[in-house]
Amino acid sequence: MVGDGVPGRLLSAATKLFAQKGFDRTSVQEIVAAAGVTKGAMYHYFGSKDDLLSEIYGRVLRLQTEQLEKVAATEAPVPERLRRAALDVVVSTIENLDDTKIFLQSVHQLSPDRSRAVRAERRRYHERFRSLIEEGQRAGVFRADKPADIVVDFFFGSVHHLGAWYRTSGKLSAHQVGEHYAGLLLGALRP
Amino acid sequence: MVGDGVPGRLLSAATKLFAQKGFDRTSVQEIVAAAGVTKGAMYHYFGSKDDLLSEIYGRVLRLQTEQLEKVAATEAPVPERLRRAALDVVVSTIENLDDTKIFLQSVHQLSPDRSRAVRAERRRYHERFRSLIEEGQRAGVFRADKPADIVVDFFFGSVHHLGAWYRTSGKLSAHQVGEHYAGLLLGALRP
Amino acid sequence: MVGDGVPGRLLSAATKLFAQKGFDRTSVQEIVAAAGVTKGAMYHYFGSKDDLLSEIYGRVLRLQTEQLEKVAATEAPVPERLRRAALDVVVSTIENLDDTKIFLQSVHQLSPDRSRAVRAERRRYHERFRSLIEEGQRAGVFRADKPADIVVDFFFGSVHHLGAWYRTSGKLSAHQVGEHYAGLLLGALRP
Amino acid sequence: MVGDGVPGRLLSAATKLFAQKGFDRTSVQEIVAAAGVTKGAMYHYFGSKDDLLSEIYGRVLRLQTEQLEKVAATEAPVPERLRRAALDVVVSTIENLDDTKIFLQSVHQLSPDRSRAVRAERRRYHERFRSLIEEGQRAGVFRADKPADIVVDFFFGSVHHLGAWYRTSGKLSAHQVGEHYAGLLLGALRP
DNA sequence: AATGAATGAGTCTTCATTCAT
DNA sequence: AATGAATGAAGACTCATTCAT
Repeated sequence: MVGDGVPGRLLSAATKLFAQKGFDRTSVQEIVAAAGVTKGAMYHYFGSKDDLLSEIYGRVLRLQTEQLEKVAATEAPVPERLRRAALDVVVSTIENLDDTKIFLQSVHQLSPDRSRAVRAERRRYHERFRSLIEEGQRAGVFRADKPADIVVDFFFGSVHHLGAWYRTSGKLSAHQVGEHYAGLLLGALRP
Repeated sequence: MVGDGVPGRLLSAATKLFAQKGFDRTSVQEIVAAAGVTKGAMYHYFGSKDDLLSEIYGRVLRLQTEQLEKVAATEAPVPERLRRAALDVVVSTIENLDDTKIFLQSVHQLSPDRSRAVRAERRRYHERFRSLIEEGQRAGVFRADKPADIVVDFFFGSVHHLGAWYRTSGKLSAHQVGEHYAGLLLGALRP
Repeated sequence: MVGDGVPGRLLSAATKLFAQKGFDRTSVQEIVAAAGVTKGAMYHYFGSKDDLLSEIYGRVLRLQTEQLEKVAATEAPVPERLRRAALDVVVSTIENLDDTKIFLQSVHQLSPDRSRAVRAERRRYHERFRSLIEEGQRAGVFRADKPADIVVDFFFGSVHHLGAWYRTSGKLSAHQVGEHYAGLLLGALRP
Repeated sequence: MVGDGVPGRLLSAATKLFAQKGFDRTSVQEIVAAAGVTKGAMYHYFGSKDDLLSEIYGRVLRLQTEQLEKVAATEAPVPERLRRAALDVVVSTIENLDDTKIFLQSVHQLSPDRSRAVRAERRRYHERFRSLIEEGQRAGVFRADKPADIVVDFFFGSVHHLGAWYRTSGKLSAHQVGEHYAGLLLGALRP
């Protein structure tokens, strides 16, 4: 998924370790050992430990943004598009659970610059999602007594929390959880 | 809120700092400086930095568990009791936003023993909440096509996420957010 | 053996702990806990941790010096007096194995003043022993081609080493070991 | 003697300091200062302060074991081989007096694992020495009324004690002391 | 006689990063 | 492209001792 060159192996190793033990608890030494390279090699490709984290963020954000754009641009009726978007974000979150965990635990640990950049991208994503809800509210198919951004935060809280409880070994597939979550969101928005 | 003896001052300082910068990024030196005591004094009262964290957790957990018990034991109809419980947990989470933030960022950084204890308490809390939902499903006032524990995780995700976006300086009061969140939850559960 | 007042209990606890883990590895906290008193109480009776160590030394030294004087003053022939002295010192060393261990491991850790005093006492003891050997050499009953002080160091090395291997649970009694050691010493001195 | 690279300098400095002041009383800071390197450099080569100690032990043990094997494998009559072994161990102990001092004071301060390993090696050494004595007892050239292992402990006590009194500046050379000690041991074993 | 809170200097160790090769 | 030795600042924690009560 990340490629098997040295940078790819480093990214994979870092992702797994950051998700398991957190950014601060993971030493550069551990990362390079897991990737089977030396410290020098890592600093050849990445400027710093922070760099590794930024790179991981970037990848997930780009991925999710692309998916959302694709769904939102569809011709389907709003509720259907929202349902699809909600389902997709749950499924892709579960498929990249490590990245999501890192995301939540470690944004604060990025340098101010990088943190800002990541947040901006995140905000754009949320805004795209919110515009979908507002469209439905204006069309009268969604209840309008709840501010759209509250609904967005409500829903993305649930999504971010997936990493805290979802286990691949559990009895629900990613898709099933996605259907439930989308169903709850749509249910909550019924007029 | 925590008392003004040395232990109380340490707990307050630690809470604020852990919430701001995360557990790992906060040094014992910073904590004692903020509390105006010496390192030795801290280690006189708390066995370790972990101890401080556990103590903070314990307080919040006890507080929220008590509140939930009180509401759940009421005579009101289930939807009303669930609405109250949801409202309460949002309000109390916002009122103790620092503790909540710490909770989410740092449970993983406790020693295995302590982490287990905290999780167990947390689970009991969720189970109490879930039993309220199941009661409503059996009574036919809540839709039964969504597993109750999925609903619990869905809702608590939203609650935990509050720390990520809610600002005291924003335009919504804790109570208003609580009403919205409770409304969305109840809406999602309508048959 | 040391009395059961607070000072006695402290001395006993300290002796056991120092022998087990060494002076530096034993904290004042552990000593007072083992003695069932508080730190303040300890500092009421002893000026410092070093003080405790000096006190322990003093006791053993006095004990062994007294025994030696008693044996040496006897009317028996020299070889018999030396045999008795050697036997006695082995038996009493084994009976106070903890003190002996402490002695060897920790003399260097006393303050210069105290270390000097302890060494001086030790030297007097060795000199008394040496004079017994010299007496036998002059009388022609001990070989004279080995300097007496070399013999003393040779023998006391063996004695000090007892703490490193002797176990109460082993198959030899203190007295049996004493007989063997005295026998080896006398054997080595045969003309 | 240890080489003059960074690890060698560290080992030399540590040996001298441990012998002078004891393991616990010597700080890592002092060692690196004496070796003229930084703390980080030390931890690059040695995993811990204990590691340094283990390394020092290892060297002496290997040295002495080799010497003993060489002498024991000789064709000479047993008493002569024992005399040579005794002489050698005294001379080599005096030549590495620092290491020996450390040995005695600090084995107890190693981690259980390492302590076990060092003791095991030590035991093998003693057993080789003991087999020499037993050989002589079976051949009837040594008295058989003293258990061989008691004799070994008796003699090695004397040897270990050398560090407590031998001074290079004294009037006896290492070789002279060795002759005396070997003479006393052989004398003690005469039938 | 005894307490126990508080001190503050000191301990070992970790770690991201640099740099000559 | 890659190594690995070396740095130096910072980390959590320990402990003998003091002192007001």
